[in-house]
Amino acid sequence: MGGMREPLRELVNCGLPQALEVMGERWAFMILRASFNGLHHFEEFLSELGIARNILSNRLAKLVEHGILKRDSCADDRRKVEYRLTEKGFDLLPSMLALRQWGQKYSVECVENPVLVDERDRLPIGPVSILAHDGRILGPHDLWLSAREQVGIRTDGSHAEPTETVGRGDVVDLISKKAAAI
Amino acid sequence: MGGMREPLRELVNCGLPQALEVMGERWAFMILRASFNGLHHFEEFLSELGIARNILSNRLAKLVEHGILKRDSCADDRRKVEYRLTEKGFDLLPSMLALRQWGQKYSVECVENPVLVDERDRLPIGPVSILAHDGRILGPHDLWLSAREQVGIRTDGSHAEPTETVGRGDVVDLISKKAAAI
DNA sequence: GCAACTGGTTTCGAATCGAAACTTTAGAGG
DNA sequence: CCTCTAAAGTTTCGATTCGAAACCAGTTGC
Repeated sequence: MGGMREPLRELVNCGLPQALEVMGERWAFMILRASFNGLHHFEEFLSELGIARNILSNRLAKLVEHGILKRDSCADDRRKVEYRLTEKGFDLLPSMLALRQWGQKYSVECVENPVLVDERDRLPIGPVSILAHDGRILGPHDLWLSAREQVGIRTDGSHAEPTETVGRGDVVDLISKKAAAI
Repeated sequence: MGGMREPLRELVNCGLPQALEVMGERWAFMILRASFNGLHHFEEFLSELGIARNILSNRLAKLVEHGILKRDSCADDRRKVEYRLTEKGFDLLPSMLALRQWGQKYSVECVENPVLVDERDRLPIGPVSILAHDGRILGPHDLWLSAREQVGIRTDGSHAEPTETVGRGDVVDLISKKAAAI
């Protein structure tokens, strides 16, 4: 498909910057992880992560503001405040795990214990993956950018692009070529 | 199984902080995304993202240092430098997409055009997912933390824990209970 | 009433970010 | 060879953010 590559500056207009606005800040993912691990209180986060008091306060407020955590005073002891994940917060689990797995894969010491397993058979989970609509696992070379109105249509008349998709380095160019359709 | 929750400060000793050391910095993911989209040169990144010159220089150096990008002088024009994703860099695609999809899901305006599709049938890809070893898609409630040496063993004699796993809020506690096994 | 606990705010020095100017190396043209 | 320009950085300096420590304010338990 014609490779003009033109503007493509609308790149900035996708979900990534939105996500990074909150989760791109220092400590955001660590706090999220602590939440996933069952921490709910200010002082717990404080002692668990080595974060500064004011920064933690700031980050928790921002996470609440963005609807990732919700803040409730404990009924029984109104000194205490509970921070809990919302649905939106839970939806960050794949992002968090993908990042974690990547970090694990490429760090020498990192034995991972305890191991995150499937609750059903207690076997370790697999890698977080990009899936096709039908569940096939997709790699970088299986991806294509398609104009919104041409979704589902294979527009290759002249020669088959897919065979162009050889070697990982090409993937990016294939993607970017199609991106000119913005 | 007992839920002592004790130290668990070894949380910090997993892949996440490792990953965040590089990718937690401002702009890191945006640069990565630009790379995935086929940008290779300093001035391209510079004009595409709205990043400052010195910061871009700094970030690229750090990404190279961490083996996410590799830096090569162009043979034909030795003024030019090429930044290209390494294998390690490509392995960040699931993280990046997961983040992007999350941002998209929770932002009002974000129509996503062009759409990332499966190259085979040109249908939009599904959500980046946590998979079991056999490919089943796992949600937060399907996860369990198991001591390394007990992987594959269901240690529930008395009563079935899985039924405890009701409602999302409980997941985190289940996880953290098991985390005491560190 | 008073000490202790929880969850903050304030303050202030250190590190980081970002815009703009400056530097360096390499090709292009004459 | 000499100049002009492009590419990729560096430097500089003001503005922002981070982080440690001190301070503050409601609760609760005694």
